[in-house]
Amino acid sequence: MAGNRGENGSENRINSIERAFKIVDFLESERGATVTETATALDTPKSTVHVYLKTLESLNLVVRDGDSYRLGFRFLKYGGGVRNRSRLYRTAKLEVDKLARETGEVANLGIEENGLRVLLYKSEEADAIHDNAPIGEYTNMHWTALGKAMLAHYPPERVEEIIDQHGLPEANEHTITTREELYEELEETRDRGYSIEDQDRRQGVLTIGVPIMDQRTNEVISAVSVSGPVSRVRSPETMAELADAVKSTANVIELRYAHY
Amino acid sequence: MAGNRGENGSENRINSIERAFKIVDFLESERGATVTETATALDTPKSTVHVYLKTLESLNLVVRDGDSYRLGFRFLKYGGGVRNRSRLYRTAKLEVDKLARETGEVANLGIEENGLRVLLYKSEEADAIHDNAPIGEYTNMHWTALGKAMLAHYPPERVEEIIDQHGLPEANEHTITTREELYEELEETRDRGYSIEDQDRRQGVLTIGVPIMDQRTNEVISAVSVSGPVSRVRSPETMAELADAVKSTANVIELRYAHY
DNA sequence: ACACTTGTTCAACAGTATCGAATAGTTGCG
DNA sequence: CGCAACTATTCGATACTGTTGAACAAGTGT
Repeated sequence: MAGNRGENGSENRINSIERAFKIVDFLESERGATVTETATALDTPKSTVHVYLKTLESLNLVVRDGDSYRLGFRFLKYGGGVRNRSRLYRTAKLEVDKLARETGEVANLGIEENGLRVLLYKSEEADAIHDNAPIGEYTNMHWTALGKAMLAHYPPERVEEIIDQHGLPEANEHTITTREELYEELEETRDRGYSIEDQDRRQGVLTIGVPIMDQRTNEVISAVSVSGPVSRVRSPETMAELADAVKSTANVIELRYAHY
Repeated sequence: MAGNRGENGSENRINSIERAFKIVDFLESERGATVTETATALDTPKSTVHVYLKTLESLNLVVRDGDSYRLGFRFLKYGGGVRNRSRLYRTAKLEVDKLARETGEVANLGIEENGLRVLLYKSEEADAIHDNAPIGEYTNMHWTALGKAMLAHYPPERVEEIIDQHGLPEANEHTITTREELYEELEETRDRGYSIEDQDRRQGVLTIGVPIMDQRTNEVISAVSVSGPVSRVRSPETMAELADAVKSTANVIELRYAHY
């Protein structure tokens, strides 16, 4: 009486690993939790959760903190490693720092993975306000400046694919929710030379993004952006200034990336 | 014929999770690998490795890159989250940046977890040389400046525990390898007011470390350090200067941490 | 001392991870 | 072209291991 024979055959996954990472995700989002909390949240017997947590603990992946478990710093290693061996990150980091320093706002570096935007790096000056947008954040492309900057230079069929896969969820009244609107916006973005995220997703935050292209293949690699409070940023002049700064940063990164 | 009855009974761990992370570790260290590479390296049937990789891929934890698999950026999220919700990191980051800027060398922030030193954060100026010491790195305490700075202010029984658990491995002729030497060094460290890692572990690198204490409980929380090339750093004067800079950084962090 | 938490152990069972062998793609070479 | 050598991938039977409810221990507060 073996496994799942009936299905389409490509459903061969290991259950315990999925479960383990459900728990990891939960601990991540809750900033730590007790056995019973996790058990009830994930609708799983306590004893089961217990074995998982003990296993993860023995691997240094979670650590006990009194009665609650939280993710251990071993994850830092994985994360840091992943990022560090990204050639893009290595070439771009210092430029992004510079951009943040020069503009006095938050500067961001992002890429696309699996149709989502991943925040690779974020640089903020001392007076930066937002604590939002944690590094490593996965989110939809269509409501972020980084995402729109990249989409604007993707081949149309790839854009379609991404929409098919992830849809166009709505965060508030500023969010683009139809394909037509999105295509229009992407065209404007190309004309304008930079993308704008004007509270598409988060109240009070305005972001300006520019793609980073591989100069050889002319394909999008990544994107840079600068974020600031709407109140301070949304005048045509400052937006133009910021856009120039972001563009020149993108340019430097492109050059450094090409001649690495 | 259920589980493992013979043993001491407390050995209840889930095998597949351990295996999964062995694979993750391998991919991390190799910066990506193919199915067969992983299979032979871990001495596991290809078919088994295959299922694991497919499972991890479906969870966005690894991504394909041609024929080889590497860790995905989802690990960034875990790592970033872990770090960001560390109160110490939040209060210390900007100070560490400042320290790096002022000294022109690499500044580091570390903590202890499970008797090992974890590199929480590293700040390097544009002209920084070393690409070593990746963020999240776990290593023994006794051959790092951060580790020795912390050990010097640990209760002796805790130091013993840590040595029992991890030993005193040797990296080169500068490494401390006996308990007596270590205790002596820790005492000198206390007298001196800062710890010194003079090529204990890595050729050509000299590091100066200072602990960060909780002002209320007077317990060690963490440590800061500054690293530079031996050639540039090892004169009594520069070492004293650097030590002062590190000490004052540690102090500021202690204050900010206390009045958070 | 009580009731009500929580984390932890245990053993029996069901179901699934496992592995060898077969298959299917790829690449390189004669 | 087609063979050879290399991959990734599928498949099926079995042993094993993850799973679970229930019992136990250890706190915590009233």
